[in-house]
Amino acid sequence: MPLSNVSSVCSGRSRVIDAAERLFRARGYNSVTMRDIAKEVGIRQASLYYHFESKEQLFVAVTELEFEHHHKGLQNAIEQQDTLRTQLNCAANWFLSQPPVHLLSMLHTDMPCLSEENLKKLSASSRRCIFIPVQQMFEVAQQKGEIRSCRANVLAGFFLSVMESIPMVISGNEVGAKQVIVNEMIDVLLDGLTPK
Amino acid sequence: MPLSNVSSVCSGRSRVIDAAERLFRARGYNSVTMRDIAKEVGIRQASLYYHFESKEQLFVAVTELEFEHHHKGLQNAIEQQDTLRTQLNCAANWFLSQPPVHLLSMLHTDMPCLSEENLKKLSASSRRCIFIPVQQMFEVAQQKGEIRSCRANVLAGFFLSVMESIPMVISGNEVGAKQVIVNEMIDVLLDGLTPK
DNA sequence: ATTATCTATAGATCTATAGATAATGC
DNA sequence: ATTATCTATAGATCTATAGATAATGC
Repeated sequence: MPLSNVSSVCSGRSRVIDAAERLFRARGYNSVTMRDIAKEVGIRQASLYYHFESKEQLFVAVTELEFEHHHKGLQNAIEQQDTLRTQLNCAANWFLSQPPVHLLSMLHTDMPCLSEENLKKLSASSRRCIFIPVQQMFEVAQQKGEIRSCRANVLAGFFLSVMESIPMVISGNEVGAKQVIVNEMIDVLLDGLTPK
Repeated sequence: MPLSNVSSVCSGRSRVIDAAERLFRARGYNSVTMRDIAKEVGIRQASLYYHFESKEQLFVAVTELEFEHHHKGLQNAIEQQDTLRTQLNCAANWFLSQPPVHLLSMLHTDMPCLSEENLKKLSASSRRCIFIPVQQMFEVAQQKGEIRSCRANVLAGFFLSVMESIPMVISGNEVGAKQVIVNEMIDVLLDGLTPK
């Protein structure tokens, strides 16, 4: 390592992490090879094993960082907001400002390829970083009487799965469309579809 | 072929289709090998190529049948219902009565592995068989003034993505839980969360 | 001496093809 | 003759290891 500090943006290791994150997120664990990642970084495939002991370890490291990133982003997005509506809006904008996580795909297709231990680790991580914070928004709103009683974990799954599907529904439309859809979603969630 | 008619339940071809459907649905295109499928059927891997010219063609055939199956099941589930609420309930129960399609995973992870032509074919098929029928439920309800104005395609994405996430949220719970969650979802969709 | 790369390759798959073989139906 | 399987294998990957090499920092 030539220069300065660990995990700097241009250190070898973090360039590997960046490339791997981009590729794994875009195509999933099984569709990405170590060769693909090496090519993206601009080194030889075998050189990746200097930084990570296996493809699986690389995936786990990359994915935990991704979850942690969303954890911070989410907390930061909602901490100033004091109504559920504005919290949902900020949380939704946070998700839409980032490349999609494809959490459902990860849980369904990628995770089962990992060892039992790593599966547990990533499941716990996705829960702690992404699911729980969203669930808590709903729990708090319920305690404040802002919304009626309804299972908070169902609502969290609700919200997150809709966020995952938005990039698919609009499929390459204008940028503004996302914002409109988010507002429609929140209106439906809070006020329903029945005409007043 | 020893006995009777084409595509009988126990003809070789349809046993291949059954096994392939089960495996592809459970683990996705890339994580399933032709060897896995052959093993499940109880024949040798090379014998699969007597029935299908390639893994990709097998996947496409299997997936189109799956979509078509859901198309029929969906139409059948909602045709007798004359309010949106009961239609949504029946559609939801149809989906939950079947093994999950994992449509989001398919669109994100599996489809991009296919040729341009097959990608188009399956995209169109999923749209026609699954997305459009759900969208139409909302459109009709809107025309009847049953619900207020809101983009029907957004609502369809909404409904479908929530259906996909339900098996993940409850993760191995009691059977009755699904029905409770479906009811909560429909209540939220129609009446919102804001207390009256 | 440590860090970060490289070349070369072992060993394990995976898809797909070629050609043989057994059973059935006419 | 047709149908549905089999064995054997080519050819292409893919992950991971071994060992060489160049550059940097003390």
